Amino acid sequence: MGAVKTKRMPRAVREQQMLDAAVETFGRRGYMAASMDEIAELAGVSKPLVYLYLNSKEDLFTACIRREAEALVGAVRAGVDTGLPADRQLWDGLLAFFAHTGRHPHAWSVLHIQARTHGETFAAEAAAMRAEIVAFVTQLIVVAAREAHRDPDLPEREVAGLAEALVGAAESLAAWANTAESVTPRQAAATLMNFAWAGLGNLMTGHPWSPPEP
Amino acid sequence: MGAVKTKRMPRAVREQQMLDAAVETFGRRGYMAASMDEIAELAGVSKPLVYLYLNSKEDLFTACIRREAEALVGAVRAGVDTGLPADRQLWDGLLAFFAHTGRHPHAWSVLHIQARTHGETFAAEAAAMRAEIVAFVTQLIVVAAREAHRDPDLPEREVAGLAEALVGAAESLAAWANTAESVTPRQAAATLMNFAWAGLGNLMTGHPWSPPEP
Amino acid sequence: MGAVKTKRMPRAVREQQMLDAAVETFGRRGYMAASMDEIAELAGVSKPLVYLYLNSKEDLFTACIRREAEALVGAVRAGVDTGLPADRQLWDGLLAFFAHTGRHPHAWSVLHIQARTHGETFAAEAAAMRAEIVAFVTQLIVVAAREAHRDPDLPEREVAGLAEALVGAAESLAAWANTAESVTPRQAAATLMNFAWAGLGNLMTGHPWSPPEP
Amino acid sequence: MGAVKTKRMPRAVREQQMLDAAVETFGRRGYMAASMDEIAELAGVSKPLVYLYLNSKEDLFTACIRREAEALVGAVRAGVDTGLPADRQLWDGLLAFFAHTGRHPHAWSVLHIQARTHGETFAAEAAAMRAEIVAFVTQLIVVAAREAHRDPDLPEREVAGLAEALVGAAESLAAWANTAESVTPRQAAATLMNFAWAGLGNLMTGHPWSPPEP
DNA sequence: GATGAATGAGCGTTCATTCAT
DNA sequence: CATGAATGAACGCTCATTCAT
Repeated sequence: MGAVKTKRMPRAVREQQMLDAAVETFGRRGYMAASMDEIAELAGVSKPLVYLYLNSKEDLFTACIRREAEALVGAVRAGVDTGLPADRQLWDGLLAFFAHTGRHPHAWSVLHIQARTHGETFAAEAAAMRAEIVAFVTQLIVVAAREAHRDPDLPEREVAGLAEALVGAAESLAAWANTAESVTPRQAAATLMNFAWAGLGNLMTGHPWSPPEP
Repeated sequence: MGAVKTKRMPRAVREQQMLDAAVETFGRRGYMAASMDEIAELAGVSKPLVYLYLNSKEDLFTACIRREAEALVGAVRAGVDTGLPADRQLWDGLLAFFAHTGRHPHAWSVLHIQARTHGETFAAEAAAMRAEIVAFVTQLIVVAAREAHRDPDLPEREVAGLAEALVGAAESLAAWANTAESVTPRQAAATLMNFAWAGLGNLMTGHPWSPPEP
Repeated sequence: MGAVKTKRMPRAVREQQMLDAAVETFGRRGYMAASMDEIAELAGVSKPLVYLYLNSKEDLFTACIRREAEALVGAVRAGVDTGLPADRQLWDGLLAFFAHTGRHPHAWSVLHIQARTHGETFAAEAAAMRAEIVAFVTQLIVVAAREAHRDPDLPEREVAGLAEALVGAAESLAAWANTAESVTPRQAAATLMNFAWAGLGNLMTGHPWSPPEP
Repeated sequence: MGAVKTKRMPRAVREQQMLDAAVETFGRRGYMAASMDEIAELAGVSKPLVYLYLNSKEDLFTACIRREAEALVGAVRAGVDTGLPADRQLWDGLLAFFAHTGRHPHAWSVLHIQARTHGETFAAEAAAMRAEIVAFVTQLIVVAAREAHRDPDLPEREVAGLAEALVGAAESLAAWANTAESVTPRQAAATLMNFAWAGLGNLMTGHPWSPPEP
């Protein structure tokens, strides 16, 4: 198992191998249960080399978070054409999101679960990425409301809660799609669009659901 | 902090004190970082007693998950009157859910985060509870569709995905509400109902959002 | 080798065994080269027990320094009768000093060498003990000068340097006596008294040696 | 700090740079805590080169001890004119000794502390140098006794102990002078001459201090 | 001649777990 | 019933040392 034991590779290559192994191990076992020994072995190198290049378990984990956060945001960005209408942008973004998280389940576990449960430093690193995505969704909601000629704009806190719920639902569906094997990114994205967009549509035409009196 | 150090309590009581301490510690530190020493001290008993009653760290953690899962499901069930319309049931259930998770953040952390990241055994335990909630929501969606005279029924997989997304959004909002301090359970529930129910409403009247051709 | 492996001893006893083993190991190998493994084995216990009782290598070393410093100062104090003349007090003190350092060479190594070369914290601990001894000698010199009717008192810095030299010579002779096996404490003390006291005597009668012009 | 990184220097020069760096590092950190990495970096060369030229950490340390021992003995020898009277020779030797150790504190630490606390091999290396100095002092004492017409000669063991004490006092004062910043080599040497020579003077004129009966 | 790449071995420390009382 | 005493196993990390180029 693990990478083929090739000797004398340039530093940059070895570093990527180590990050690959670390992401897999952190994702599979969790931050604390992952041992540097296992990561080194999976990377096909000795432990001291991991320390020489990545400094410490914390630094290694941070490097994983950063690399995978950039990869995920990059994948979503690459999937979206900002010239298209808001609903199409959301659809494309979701598709890219589910495709990427489906292809890199360990990376998604690192970002979604591990990073958020082992110290503020890591959480902040992952939160920065999530904030980018929430901001993207928030802006889509505002634009969509205008496209639907809703006037005046939705209150800010309302929009924040909606974006939070939408992203939360997406994150949850990503886990679901990773588990239930026959769910494709398309299906996951379609489910979420139906769930969310139509609801937002009703909101925008002024027919929100009203809670009963307490 | 910690139980008052009283001697000679009946076993059942002592066990609950230990579980209280364990839930708080597991929730605060995470499964791996929580030490049996800390739990025993917080419970006000000696470490061997913890082992005598709860066997091992794994068993102790399992007991925590079971107890808190039952408590959460019980709280939601107690908040819902199955004689009322589906939307009212969902509203009441969400209210109870957000209230309970808000009052017991460590327990929620154990169920939502810790249980799902430290081995299949624990994850299955928590998944059983989640399945109950998803089943409840699934059935509400089916009932609501019928109440709205939608015909024919939504495809099963569609409903499953929708329930999954709704529960996922709720879980995400629970964390959000626990963090952003000024969010009350009512506000969280209202946001989610607006987001979800109105969307479902559109779906049910036959106006789903259509994905573009690939 | 090492202590007989006796099980279940009271904590206080085990702690002393550990300190015994630690002093011997630190003295023999030096602070850095001494391994906690070796200390634990020599003490006849497992390594975790050493940590449970003594906390860390640094704390263990500090405990060694403190115990042995007190033992040495106590031995010198017990050997001296402050009612006797100054030269007799010095003689008795030296005798006690050489006897104690001769009987506990590892302890002497810890105090004289190891403590002073591995960080300010340890050095300060040992310096406090040395300061007690230097103060004792300083006061003896002053008293002796008065007993010899020297008038006026020797300048303070002069006395400080003399006490420093005397103590330094004693420390050096302790090592010498530990190495050259046939040297008894009496012989070492006599050599030093001849060397020092007679020199001080000359000083006090006003015949110091004069350095040549530069 | 460290040598300027110049390429293609003759081996002898490179070696001296390495030894300079090693002496400083060993003196500053101690033998065990000094790392070959730090030494190589301070010397401005790569680690394998250090091994190529100096073989191992032990050999490197031995080379340091040898070089600095020779330098110290050389400095003392150069300061003394063997044609002068014994007291003048001692004075000049002490002056040279304190001046050299003051100018090279790391070297002095290597010889006086590090070499004596990390294995018999190193200790023997430093002991050889110390023996030279003790021999020099021993002979001075014998000569001085004759110059003072003392008859018969002092017993050999007596002289050995006196020389040992004198050298020990000097070593101790060297450390003291390195620490207390305002002490010049002249002051240190004067203190020691007053302390020792006058005492020896009394001894030689037949007025030694007598220990009390046991 | 000189170095970037790599490692075996070991250290300080911690933790879940178990006896003996 | 309850606990003070004790440990096997593992973990994060570092270091002296050596290849392959």
